[in-house]
Amino acid sequence: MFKKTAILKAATRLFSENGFHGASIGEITKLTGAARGTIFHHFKSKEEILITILEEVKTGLIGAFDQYLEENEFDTGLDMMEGIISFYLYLAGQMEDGFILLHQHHTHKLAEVNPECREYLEAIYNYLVDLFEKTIARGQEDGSIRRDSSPRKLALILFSTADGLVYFRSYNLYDAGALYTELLKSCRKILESRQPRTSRDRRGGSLPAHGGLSNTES
Amino acid sequence: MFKKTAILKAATRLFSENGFHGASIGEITKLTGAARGTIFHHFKSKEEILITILEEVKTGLIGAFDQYLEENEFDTGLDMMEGIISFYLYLAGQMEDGFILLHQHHTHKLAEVNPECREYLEAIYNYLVDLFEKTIARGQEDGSIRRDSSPRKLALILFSTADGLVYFRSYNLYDAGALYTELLKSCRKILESRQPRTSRDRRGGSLPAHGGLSNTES
DNA sequence: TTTAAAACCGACCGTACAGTCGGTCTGTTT
DNA sequence: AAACAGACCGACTGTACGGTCGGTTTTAAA
Repeated sequence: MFKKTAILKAATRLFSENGFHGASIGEITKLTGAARGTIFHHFKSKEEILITILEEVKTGLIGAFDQYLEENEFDTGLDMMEGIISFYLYLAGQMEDGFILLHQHHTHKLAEVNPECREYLEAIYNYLVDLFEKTIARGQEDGSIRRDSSPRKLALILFSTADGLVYFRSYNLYDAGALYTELLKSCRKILESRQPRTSRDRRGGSLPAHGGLSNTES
Repeated sequence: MFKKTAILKAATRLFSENGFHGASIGEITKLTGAARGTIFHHFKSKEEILITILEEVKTGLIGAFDQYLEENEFDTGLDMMEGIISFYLYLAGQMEDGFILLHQHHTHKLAEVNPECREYLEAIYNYLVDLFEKTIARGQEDGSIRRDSSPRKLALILFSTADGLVYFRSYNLYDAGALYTELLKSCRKILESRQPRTSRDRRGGSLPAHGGLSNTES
């Protein structure tokens, strides 16, 4: 049973690094010391390894968010939205391999034919978009977020915006880390209803406890 | 020579649909009617097919942008930025397979070891980000874009934002087409320096000539 | 009409791959 | 101590893959 976790760990790295087809069972044996037989003892196929990883990513991501939301309170919907996006970017750094896997073309292709895969992907995306949407709705009620767009659309725009930066990071395009504060600023601009208060005014310059992306700007 | 273009066309679709490793030479022969020998007569390896496609995408994308910029004039940097983003989303729809390829993990991995691949990717990204940056700088000069962020950072944020939506579209996540106008609105919010004029005020509600994403909302 | 280059063909080759299977070893239950 | 279960092993199998090569057909220049 010890080897099983090692296999999952190695497969996560290899799949995210070389893609599903680009990674081989042979590499997993080398990385884990487990024999081929062991791998197919624990998982009935290469595909099942991927599915298991996706399930782990799902529970990990949703679990992390649930905990974050339990431990934090927010004055306004806008503040909460900023916290959530910030935490999303932080998580993307913490679970980098998982996020790359989530974003890989093959994963989305597989979801079209594999119900389990689709279930996990949908669970993740729906959880996030719903959370974004609810938070925006709250912000629209308390007046911190503009009301001239539907919460759903704003949620999708913000989600795709945040995800865009995650892609940048995954592919080491430019210095995505240095864009962290700029992205939060932009999200505020997108949402803000009235005369913007600067972030310095609002919260005395303190950053969120988790620190956002790992390599933030000075 | 007729078969060569057929091979490129088929490979573009197969690579973008199944990934580089997921697509096989055998499938290309089936789709094109060309024999294996023919394929390797025109391209020395499977990888060279991909490289050639990337070169085509590069020249196609840059050529399309050059033409668009020649044929259009803009009152302000902000207007121009909106036009460019709009055209970028339009192109992403027109050259969907090419964009998917551009975004695929394997392509970025290959760029790390293959100089030609790196060259084409860099040419594309640098062209776009530079264009974004110059346009924003112009907008900051003419006062249409806020000056409290560097053009470079704003360019990267906008680029990753637009790309985020392109990913959404590629993976058929939600209805990305319906987000087209919302995205342009958001980009304006990110950039705008002063009291926003609504897009209806600005240009009488006329959409750009190319029509943006194919399935825009009503 | 000869000649040559280039487009095209498909049988063939070596290999790397996912998955199998008969078996050993270890810990637990009875 | 017998019986069982499950973790673990690695040689083996079939095959699908990228790439080769000797050859034929097409094109077009000389």
